[in-house]
Amino acid sequence: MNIYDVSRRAGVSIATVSRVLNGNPNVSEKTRSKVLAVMDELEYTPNVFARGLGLGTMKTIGIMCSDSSDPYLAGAIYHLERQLRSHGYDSLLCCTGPSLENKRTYFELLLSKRVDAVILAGSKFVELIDKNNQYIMEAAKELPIMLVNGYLNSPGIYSTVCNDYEAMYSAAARLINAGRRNILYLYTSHSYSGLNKVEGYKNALTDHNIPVRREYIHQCAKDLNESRKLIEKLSGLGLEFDAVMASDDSLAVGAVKFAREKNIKIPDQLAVIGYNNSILSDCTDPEISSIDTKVKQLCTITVDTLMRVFDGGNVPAKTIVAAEFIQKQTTNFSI
Amino acid sequence: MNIYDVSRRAGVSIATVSRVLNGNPNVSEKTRSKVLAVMDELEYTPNVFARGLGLGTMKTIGIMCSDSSDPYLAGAIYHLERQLRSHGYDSLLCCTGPSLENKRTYFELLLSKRVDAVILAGSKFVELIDKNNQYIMEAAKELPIMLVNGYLNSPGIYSTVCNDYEAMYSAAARLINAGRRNILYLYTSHSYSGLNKVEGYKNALTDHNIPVRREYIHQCAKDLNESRKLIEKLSGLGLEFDAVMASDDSLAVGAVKFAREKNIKIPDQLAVIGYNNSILSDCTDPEISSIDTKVKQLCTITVDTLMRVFDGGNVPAKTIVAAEFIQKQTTNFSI
DNA sequence: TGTTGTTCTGTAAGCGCTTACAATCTTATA
DNA sequence: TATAAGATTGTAAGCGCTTACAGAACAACA
Repeated sequence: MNIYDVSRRAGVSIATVSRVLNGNPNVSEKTRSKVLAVMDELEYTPNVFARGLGLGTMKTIGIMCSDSSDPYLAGAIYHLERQLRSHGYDSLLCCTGPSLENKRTYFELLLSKRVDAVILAGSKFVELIDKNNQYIMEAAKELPIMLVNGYLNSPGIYSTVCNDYEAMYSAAARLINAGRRNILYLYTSHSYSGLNKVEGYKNALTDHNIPVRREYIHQCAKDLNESRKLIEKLSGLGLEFDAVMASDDSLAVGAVKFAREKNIKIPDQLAVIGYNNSILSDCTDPEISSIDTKVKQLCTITVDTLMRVFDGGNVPAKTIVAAEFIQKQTTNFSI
Repeated sequence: MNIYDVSRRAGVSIATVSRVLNGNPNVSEKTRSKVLAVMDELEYTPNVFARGLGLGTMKTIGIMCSDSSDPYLAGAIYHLERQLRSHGYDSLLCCTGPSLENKRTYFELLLSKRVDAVILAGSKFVELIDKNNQYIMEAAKELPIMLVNGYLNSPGIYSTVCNDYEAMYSAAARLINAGRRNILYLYTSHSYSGLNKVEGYKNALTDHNIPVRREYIHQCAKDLNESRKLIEKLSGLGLEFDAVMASDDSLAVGAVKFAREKNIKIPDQLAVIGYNNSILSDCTDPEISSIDTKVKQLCTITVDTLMRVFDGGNVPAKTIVAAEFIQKQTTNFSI
């Protein structure tokens, strides 16, 4: 069942059938409807491979991420996929694994699939040392590269990011204004957004004349138990803190668990602020105040931007989305 | 940069280049290494579209689900993708949206992409009324259809499921043996696995001479607040219960929240059992006992089975994986 | 009716790969 | 040293589609 069968049955040439298939206006209404009728009758489906060969594209976008089961990334992938599909594009998913092993190998595998663009979801993707991103920049000469929640200043690379710096800054300021002075800061990675967040925290302290102390800033695996254990350990070492800020909700959950275990009152004795406003932050009791990073909006903008790049439009290399502080119980100060 | 460039530079015919590309043994070692060297030198990447045209496949599997951001499905998709890739297959993701709107349209879209197989992730996919699955069975004549956590008895359709019935039965029995008699049962959907679960619950009651009462079985949207509100409402109506079983962790979280709000002691006054053992069940305090449905194993088996189908092996239409009860604090009875 | 311009349709040459079959080269054997 | 068998390579015909270009059909106008 191919284009010849249709052309034969409809009594036209394959070129005409192809024109109908591609919505070419140079087909008389009569011919078009006859061809469509035959296609319908024969249940004809064009062969996408042949089409891809001829057109050089199969309207497919590669989506890369580390671990797609992470709540944040899972949301991103869902919205990206739906958004892309609404524009007629398919999504080829590629997960490298939590540690981004073989990141480059997978990236090139995706390119070899002749996708029309690659979306790198999650800020972990872009190395902080420029040299390691060379292959991404190289690829960007051939096809658009979209970063969701990451940034790389290079032609052909487009970023959609959250104002992480401002979000963390004002969240920290909020705690400081509530009288907190010893704010523990936990983060998961040294990614672009990770750095912005910690900078926001630090500057908020500095601007309020609070010294930034090394022992209040710690890296932690993205796991609630790791976080709980780390906080417990720090507390055991005598570190005193009246608030915890985390670069990811899962770490904040650990903080809440720690507090419950030690009978520490939230938020009076310990305030907690998470990040991403994922479902995790609603599971705990008290519910965790968190920063909504507007994943859906981020994804919509990413896809819209990509479509404009395809259309050859003039497109900003970086779009910033405003995060929103979601006030819940862990910062519901009575004062 | 195509196969002709390589053949010219290597001084061989394109057929030979193609043979090297496909690992055909009828190539002398000398020729093979020369061709490989040239490919490397020219950074040649075969055109997948042309290849697809010639071979009739692009080694791509379609993965369909409702909402890929649901923790359970997100995990499944992650494991499926990684597993498929380890076998050299790409994953084309297709999300229909939470309500499975246009399920059939999307399904046929995926088929038109000439994927080598379709994996339907999540038991919601298969309608309970057979007639509505006709199009799936029809498609199964052309390519393998794999169901993850769903079942449909029809040629060409392979299922990997959990022993949901037994898991729920023994979980309920556990509660009964701990003296609970009024067990509230909440479920999200009338899917295949959903039905098995509720049957397990009912039969456990019956086998222990406890009447199955309609007012103890309720459907609820997969959302912790919906669940909390529903339980609150039922309680307000005077329904008495000393345990809650849920077909999904998110509903169990709602139960825990309800209990905390009303100062009901867990597990002494109210026991709670969730399902899927997702991260949600670890976020609450107390942590929720849950049934681990072995997503990773389910996915591994699904992919392995698919590979064996491709190899023409004799493959069981249904593989059952044993779930595991994870004892946590919501059933940590002192007695 | 002949011309010209428009609109529609067909022809044929790709797109880059696979593979059946034919041709050539090796090697082993008599 | 022929020669048959086996190993290796090349030729050419697809795979099913797109599209530049040529050609046909048609309408409008002189």
